[in-house]
Amino acid sequence: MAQDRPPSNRSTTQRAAVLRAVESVHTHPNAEEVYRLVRKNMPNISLATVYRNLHLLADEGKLREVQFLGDVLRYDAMTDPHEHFYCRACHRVWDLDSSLPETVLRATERKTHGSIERYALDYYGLCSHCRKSTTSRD
Amino acid sequence: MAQDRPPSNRSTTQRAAVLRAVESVHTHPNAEEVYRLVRKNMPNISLATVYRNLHLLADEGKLREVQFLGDVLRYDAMTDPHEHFYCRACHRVWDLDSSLPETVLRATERKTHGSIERYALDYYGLCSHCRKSTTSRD
DNA sequence: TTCCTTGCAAATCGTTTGCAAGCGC
DNA sequence: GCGCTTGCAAACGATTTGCAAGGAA
Repeated sequence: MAQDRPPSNRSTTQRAAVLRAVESVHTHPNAEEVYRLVRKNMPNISLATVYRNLHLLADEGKLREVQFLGDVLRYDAMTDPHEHFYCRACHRVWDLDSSLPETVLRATERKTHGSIERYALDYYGLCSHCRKSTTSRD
Repeated sequence: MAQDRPPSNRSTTQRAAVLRAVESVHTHPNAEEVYRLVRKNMPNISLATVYRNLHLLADEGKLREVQFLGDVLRYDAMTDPHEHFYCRACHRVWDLDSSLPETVLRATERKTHGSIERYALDYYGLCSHCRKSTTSRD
């Protein structure tokens, strides 16, 4: 049976620019925001190219896809395990250190009889800034 | 200044049917699946009504919205805090007991200076069934 | 009677895809 | 030169919206 090799990803200026754009901010940008960032230096790049490269870079493990309730996919250049706080008012995201003990992961793996490849631990609430300036019902 | 009261939600047969549909399954259905379920007994309900009532019931706290990476919003009738295992191959979801100690929640709250209203702890991997029948690269 | 709710259809949003031309290796 | 990659525009799937008629309180 034929060994179908995966396509070897070439390095293009667009791909590098997309990666650099995500790495340059700590806002966990979505595709549209990455598009805006990249266009500053590369005005002809298309949105489709941004989408394609974001997926590809995530597959390669150079970026991490994250998503919060009711929001679109966002991208994170911090690929080491960590957690997030998402403000439901301003939609900003804060990175938090990993707090989930390895023992909890293993226990869950035993309970599910599945293999855990990654996890997402997302906290939702109001950030300190929005807590002051927003009514609690948003 | 005028106190604008929120609309008082009326009870309609459609709304009750949507809630019952989600409660009747443990598959964490999305809007389309709820629509299919409800139409069995109520063939004229519209998809828009299903969407509107799912949101409304979630606002009321009678349903919980959940979402996994690359998937659409789903609904869960289990509103008590618990966690999920999501199989990336068959997209089935398993409920897991809450494993996050209260102490971790409080510590995070202190770190973020925000108020944590809820959290989502989602594990991703292959379930025991898909682990056997699927190649690891999916 | 009030005004929330529905069904329908159209609109919108985020994302993906087909295709011909371009470019990395 | 081969074949991955791009820009463009069209297509797509999921969800939301405007509106007039219907129904709960």
